[in-house]
Amino acid sequence: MATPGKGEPKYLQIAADLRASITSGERGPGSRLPGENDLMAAYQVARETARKALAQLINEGIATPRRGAGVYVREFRPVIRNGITRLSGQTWPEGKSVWGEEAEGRSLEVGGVQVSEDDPPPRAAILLGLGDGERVIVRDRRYLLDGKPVLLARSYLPASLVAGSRITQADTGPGGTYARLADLGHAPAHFREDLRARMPEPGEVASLGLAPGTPVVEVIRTAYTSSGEPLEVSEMVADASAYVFRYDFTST
Amino acid sequence: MATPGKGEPKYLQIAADLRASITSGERGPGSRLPGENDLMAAYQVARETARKALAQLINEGIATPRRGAGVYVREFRPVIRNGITRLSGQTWPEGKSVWGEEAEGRSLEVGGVQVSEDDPPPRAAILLGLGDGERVIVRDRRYLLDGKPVLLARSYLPASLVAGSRITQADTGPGGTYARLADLGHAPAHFREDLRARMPEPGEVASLGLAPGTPVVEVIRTAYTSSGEPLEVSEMVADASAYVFRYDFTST
DNA sequence: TAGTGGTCTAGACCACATT
DNA sequence: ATGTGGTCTAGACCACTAC
Repeated sequence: MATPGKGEPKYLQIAADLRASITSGERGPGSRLPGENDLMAAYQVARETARKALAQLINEGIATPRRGAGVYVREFRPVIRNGITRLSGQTWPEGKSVWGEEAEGRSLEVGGVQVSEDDPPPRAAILLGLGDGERVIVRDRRYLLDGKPVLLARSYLPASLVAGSRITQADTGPGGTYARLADLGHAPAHFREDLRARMPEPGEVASLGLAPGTPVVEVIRTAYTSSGEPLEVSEMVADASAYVFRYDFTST
Repeated sequence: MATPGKGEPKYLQIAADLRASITSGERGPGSRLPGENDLMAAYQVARETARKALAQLINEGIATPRRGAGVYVREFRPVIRNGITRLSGQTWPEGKSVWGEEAEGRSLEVGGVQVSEDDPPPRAAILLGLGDGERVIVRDRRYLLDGKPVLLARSYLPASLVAGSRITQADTGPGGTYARLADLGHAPAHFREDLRARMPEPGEVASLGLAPGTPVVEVIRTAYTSSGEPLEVSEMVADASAYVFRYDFTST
């Protein structure tokens, strides 16, 4: 059960042993890994060295610690967020699933909608082409997967465009914000989504309840009219262990 | 310069102080953080505690250690990978940049192309709809940004479809693999990309030269003919600190 | 050479969940 | 009540780089 080892640090060798037992399927999702005391005895190392081995797997995101209980193998059962059919209503050939069971029998719902008017942050002001003193309507919301928050979203819309409309209320009615924009004569026609992955800030760890070793995906979506006028900037931060982002497109 | 602190662990308080000095702009990208000895003296803590504070920032991906030199603030200057215009040749309104300077004056080139024939791995076999014993052409390549690898790509194509064509050679000629597929009467028409972010495996850390605290983005692209026949599965692993993924689409 | 981060040890106390 | 992981200390030796 032990790896001979050469110049490799002990804690990485121990981590490699444990990782191999996971990827080989010997230890399945949800199973418990040997604890600090077990590793100290099995490998004849100090407590801190055993801890570093477990910390390595935790930081890789393949294991997660439970206080007073042990360290456990994580699983990955993502929700698929579809970038285009969700927005256009277009259907697409059903793909085979390579991501496991997906959201079968799980609930994904929106909560905590809050609306306010404010000065735009610099990034939103740039994308919306707003000048000094122009204000925005800010719409906050969270997506909950089985009650646990998995995505935080904040949208900015020029106040001059949507003031007095239902977009300034929590419930935007059937079709949501984009339908209301269309009602106002500003139908969204083009969308751009920029995706970036990074490790979370401590505030995001708290608000998303992220396990150690879990990155976030930052999505910045901009909606434009057919003439290229920016209508809305939406900034999302998603728990990367909960989402797969899907984009379908057709070559012209 | 010290935070009073309550129930918060010391090392997180120290990390928070340093993080604040970074996000406030007081310490810019490339600047050096206080070393272990500095922190021990400034906060009256043991060496391991000072180390954990720095390790925290390193694992968050906002700082990176240089042996024998110190710990330095990282910067983020990504390449933008455009999901649709790259494939369709379609142009799009130029967006304002919110990602910093982007790839100005930097080179992004392909290297290390390798082609072989093999049995498909399970995931590719499922997506390509291949039965037992059917083989695939495997095309490996790497993308180098200023000489440093930032993306690893591996494509699978049914051997029965492309055997004998230029797709089995390293240089596929003008227009690349998709142009050759069209030549063969199998023009790609639909594409699907699934993106997922996760922490890298140790092998990926080595082959991409990833700094600690850097996630990877895993992209699985499937190309289909207009009749829905799968042509190619491409699996990519990208350095998340080097890429922004961009998707443009038009509502119908 | 001096200073840096990287690894490791041997102890300790704590808060927590019940493997 | 026992064992778990979480934090912290005070030392040590090493490999690496040049602040």
